[in-house]
Amino acid sequence: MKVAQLHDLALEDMAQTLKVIAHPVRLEILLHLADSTKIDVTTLCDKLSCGCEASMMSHHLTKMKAHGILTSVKEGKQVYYQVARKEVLNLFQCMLKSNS
Amino acid sequence: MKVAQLHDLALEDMAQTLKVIAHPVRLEILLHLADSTKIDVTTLCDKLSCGCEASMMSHHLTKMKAHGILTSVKEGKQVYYQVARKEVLNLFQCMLKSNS
DNA sequence: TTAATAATTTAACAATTGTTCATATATTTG
DNA sequence: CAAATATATGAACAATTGTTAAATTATTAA
Repeated sequence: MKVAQLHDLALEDMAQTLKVIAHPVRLEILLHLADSTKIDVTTLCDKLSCGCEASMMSHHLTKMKAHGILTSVKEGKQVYYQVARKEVLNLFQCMLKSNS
Repeated sequence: MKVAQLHDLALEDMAQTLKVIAHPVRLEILLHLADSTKIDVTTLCDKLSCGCEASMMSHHLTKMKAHGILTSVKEGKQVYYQVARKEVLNLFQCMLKSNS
């Protein structure tokens, strides 16, 4: 695909999405969601190395959901999150230097 | 490539790079630099649709250079910029929904 | 129905980014 | 050298993001 074809991309939208993703904790969340189909808030807090508490975690998840990056389903007491826009997972591959 | 292999990525660094790139004008700069090998500040101001003046453009370019995304060469009065980390250009492809 | 657990929300404040404008530094040209 | 051009820098302020802690809602279990 030619880069020239991309000039019509809504750069504002793309910037906004990238801005939401551009946070170490949110990147780690995405990495975990890439592995597991869905995951609840408490489990995420336990598994991530960031030492995030539920409140903070919820803020991050809510923000990504608000931007259409994640979706969530409530099952009983827990809310399970998963990746809505799978293409954002490509970021991890394409940010690698070896991929250039 | 498995996502699991990526857990060792320096998420802080990746977040920082993405944060620098996550701006509509800087994305447009990168798109133009993807097409042309190198380009000077004034020409960029003329070509971009953002109506950016030289001072603002210089701020953007300086920031991206400071983060190793761009490099620059001075030739006479002008300073020519080009993309140092070509892998960041992959962002445009991998952010497309069709690529998911 | 009270207590415990899971998650969200809100409000306050801190920290970072973005923008503007004025000024400074090269570099070339008359 | 003085003027013109190209770019960079710095300081001030606005705007956005990030973080924390307390309060709130929903659900399950005792």
